[in-house]
Order: sequence, then C-alpha cells, then structure tokens
Amino acid sequence: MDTADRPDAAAGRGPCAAIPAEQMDFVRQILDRVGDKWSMLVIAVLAAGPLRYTDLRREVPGISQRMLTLTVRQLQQDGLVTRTAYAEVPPRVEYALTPLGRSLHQIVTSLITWVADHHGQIREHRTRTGTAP
Amino acid sequence: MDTADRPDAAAGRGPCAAIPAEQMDFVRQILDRVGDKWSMLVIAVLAAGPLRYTDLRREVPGISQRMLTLTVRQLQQDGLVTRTAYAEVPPRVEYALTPLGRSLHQIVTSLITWVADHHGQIREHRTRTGTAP
DNA sequence: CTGGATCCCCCTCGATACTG
DNA sequence: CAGTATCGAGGGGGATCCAG
Repeated sequence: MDTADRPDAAAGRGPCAAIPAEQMDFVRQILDRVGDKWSMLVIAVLAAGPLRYTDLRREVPGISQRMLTLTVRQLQQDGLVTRTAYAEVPPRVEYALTPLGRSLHQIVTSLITWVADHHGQIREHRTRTGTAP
Repeated sequence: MDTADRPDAAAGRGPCAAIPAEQMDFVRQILDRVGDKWSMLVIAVLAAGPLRYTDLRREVPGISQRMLTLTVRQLQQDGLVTRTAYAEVPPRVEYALTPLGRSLHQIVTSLITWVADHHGQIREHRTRTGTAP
C-alpha cells in the first residue's frame, strides 16, 4: 500500500499493531492454550460428545496420564470443559465441552480450514527453502 | 489397518473428530507457530508495513536477537514473510508480510476478536477455580 | 478407574560475546 | 547494521509407581 510510511514507521503503528497491549498477555495465554500440544486435541475429541477419563485417553493418540490430567485441568479452569465426578463404587468422571469450549472449537476449526486451504503453499515454500516436510 | 471397526463409543467420532489425522501433525505445526510466543507478534507488527531488522526488534517488546532471527527465519521458510537484503554499505534487510502471511494474520485477528469477546467468561471461570489471573 | 507424586531427559529460550 | 556461536537455566513432557 502506501510506501511513504516507512521512514518513521514506528510512529503510527504502536507497540503491537491493532492489539491493545493491555489484552496482549491475555491474548497470549489463549494463544498458548491453542498452540498447546494437547489442548486442541482434547477439545476436538470432546467436540463429538462427553467422554470419561480412560476413553478420553484412548481417543487422544499418544497422550500420557500426566498430560491428560494437566490439560484437562487447565481447560476446566478456563471454563472450556466441565468435569463431572460420579460418586460410584468404580469412580467415574466425565468430561464435556462447555458452550465456551465449543465456540473456541469453532474458531480453531476455521483456523484448521485455513491450514487445509494453504498447506500447499506452505509446503512449497518450506521445500523451496530446504526445510523438512 | 484392517480395523475400520472401532468398537464402542469411538465408533462415530474417529481419531480426532473432523481432523483427518494425516494432516494432524501438519495442523499441529501451524498451531505451534500460532501459539508461539513471538511469531504472531512479529506478524502483527509487520502487518502495519515492512520493517528492517533493528526496527522490527524495537517494535517487538522484549525479544532477543536470537529469537527474532529464529522466528523470522521460520516465518520466511513457511512463506509468511519475505526477507529482502540490499547490498549496501551499511547492510539493510527488510522484512515484509506475504499475502499468505496477511491471510494468517486475518485468521488470528478473528481469534483475537474471540478472545476479546469471551475473556470475561474465562477470567470468571479462572477466578472461580482459584487460578491466578 | 482416576489421578497424584516423583524422577529425569531434552529442548527451548535468554544473555552474552563475536564476525562480516 | 545484521546476524552467528556458545553456554546455561528452566520447564515441558514422558515413564513409572502409588494412592483413594
């Protein structure tokens, strides 16, 4: 667009473009959650319906108990999933997405759509610059 | 892979909901990039226009040379930013967003919008469960 | 069955110093 | 000005054992 802005470019752009810098660290927290190795997988799996601990662990390929517990706890603290423990003789705990969790899942789904839409270009650039696929 | 027969609850949901599991690791790579501490900041700053190395470093608060170099290199390899080196007496290198980078920025902007829209609920849940804000 | 506790490896990132 | 090289601390995450 306008190229005349470059000399004193820092003047008009502020610390981080359109990000209010007050919400910056909060946005980063959510971004961390999104970029987390397991969070989105758990959310994606739970999007199909509630699951109990063991089933959840089976559905997420390669997750350890530790990571599943930690991930689920974080998601619960953020209000993205609910944890329902039934006081039965064999303990039963069910995890389910909250409406908030579902809305985040929708957002990430759109991101995934973007990836599916552009992964060709990205792969091309990566191979062109000598990066492993 | 004979077992297209997923017994029990997993029947209808597949390995990871709507994610083809073949693109799974690739999606994760992009998710990592998005969730990366610096990538989105760099993209956000560059969204306002091209910048050279030092200016870019000044615009991103708290980034080290190392991280700036690594981040920018990754983004370049993914075809999200361009690196233009001018063979001048004082070396000058300009970084700019590619159209692909701009489109990713748009996606993340929508994510940020979501955060701005729901951070109230998340904070509420966090404080309710005794998590530090 | 659900998860807490512990050990430990390894990778990431930050700070510093140096080169072209 | 624009990076590269090196080192060192920190934490993420896997494996395992144990408890409620």
